[in-house]
Amino acid sequence: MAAVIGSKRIRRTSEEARRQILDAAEARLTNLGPEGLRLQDIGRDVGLSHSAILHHFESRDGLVKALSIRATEQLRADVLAALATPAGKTPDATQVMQKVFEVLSERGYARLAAWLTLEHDGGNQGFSQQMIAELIRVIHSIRMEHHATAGVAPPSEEDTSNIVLLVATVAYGDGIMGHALRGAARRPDDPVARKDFRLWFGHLIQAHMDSYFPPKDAARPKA
Amino acid sequence: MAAVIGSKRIRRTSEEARRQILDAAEARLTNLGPEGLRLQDIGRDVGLSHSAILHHFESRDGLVKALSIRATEQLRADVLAALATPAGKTPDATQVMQKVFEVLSERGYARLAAWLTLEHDGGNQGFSQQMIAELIRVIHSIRMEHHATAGVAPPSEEDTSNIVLLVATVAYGDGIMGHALRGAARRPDDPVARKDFRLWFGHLIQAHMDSYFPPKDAARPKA
DNA sequence: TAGTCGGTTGACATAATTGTCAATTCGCGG
DNA sequence: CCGCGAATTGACAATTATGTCAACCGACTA
Repeated sequence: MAAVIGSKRIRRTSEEARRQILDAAEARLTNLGPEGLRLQDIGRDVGLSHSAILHHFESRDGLVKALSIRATEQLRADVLAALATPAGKTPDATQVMQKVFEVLSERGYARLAAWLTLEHDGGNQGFSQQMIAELIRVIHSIRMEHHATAGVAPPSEEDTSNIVLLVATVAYGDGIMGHALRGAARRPDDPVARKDFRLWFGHLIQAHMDSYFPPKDAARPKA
Repeated sequence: MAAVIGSKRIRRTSEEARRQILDAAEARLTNLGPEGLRLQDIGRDVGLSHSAILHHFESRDGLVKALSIRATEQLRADVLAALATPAGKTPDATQVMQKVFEVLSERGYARLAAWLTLEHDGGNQGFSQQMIAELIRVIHSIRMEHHATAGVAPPSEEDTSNIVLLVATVAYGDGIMGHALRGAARRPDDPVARKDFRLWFGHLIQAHMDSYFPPKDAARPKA
């Protein structure tokens, strides 16, 4: 929402221009939805005419595609960072999930992804095809290792898959409808409340992973 | 997608016309997103000119509002039906949640609600303000009763609130992004698979409710 | 059968948005 | 200092959406 008024023509490098435009577009998209993605408005935000945007991205669709690609890569990078082991130590599955959740839900990625996949038609692709699969693999290997060291039973791949799917689903659902839902439940919607919910959910997942004893009863949050 | 071509003017009652228009609009909205909500297209679907739609709904926004209201009421009716006790017997909390999930996620309500709340601006209202609150109350009372009869500890209201919120979030997330996510996870997306996931999730919630022992680590199983 | 109420229509007005293009001007290298 | 490439722009074209309006006509009633 920053507009330069007084000065003359500001000349940027192609990269800079593209970056600024994408930033503004992303902000508008996450705040206002696809209706807010108008070339003139974006241009005003960064102090450019809509023609300049067309110059840099060919077409409006080109802009959307570029936005989609960049968001995917950023998300991927953030998730990979979350997966990075602190120091050769095997990460905690729950913490990884927490981080993924946070990245997805908190920074508008959820809304962004939702808009993009749905504007671009439901027959989407890209965005995170292999990321989810990768995530499942990593988490599963962590669980298997935990199974070996601790006394937990070996989880099925399907179970791990379900967990990852659930976390992603909740992250998206929360990112998209969280605000409205909390309002409907008459609960606060500040960052603290959101974090509390995230933690509560994390414990739920944690408990499920810890209590994975196929033979005996499966519910005992011993800690 | 049905269009009448040959015949003359078809004259409907006001109600009929409204109903048909809303049906077509709903279909377009859930299938194509807000971009697909154009008066001409909707008109073509039901064999009316776009002027007729404006006649019945004042404006495009009036149509959207009416659509929102009708969807809310239908959703509410379905959820209330799910809450109805089979025969004076106290319903099972998990089953209720399952049903709510199914209603929300399966029939396009999720997408519909998402589009509506987001097109209408995030400062939404309506849609289910009191429904969620009501749901929380009902589920909580069920849990309290269960606590009295069985040996489960009394759950905190916050815990119940979180559960309901989680179920709603998953239902919305699944309805909106479920297809894409399952694709990304390389899992099938047929009704059976969706039901399996729903059941798995139901067990997770069930386990949480059953394993609710406050003396040790009640609402907060430690951090 | 005539008359009226209101659902229905087509032509038109209006506004907004993407896209095109020639011209402008900034910044850099020769 | 000049010239050139490239970013930037403003005017214009083309498309498309919502909304207005007068007229049309189908069904029901007196």
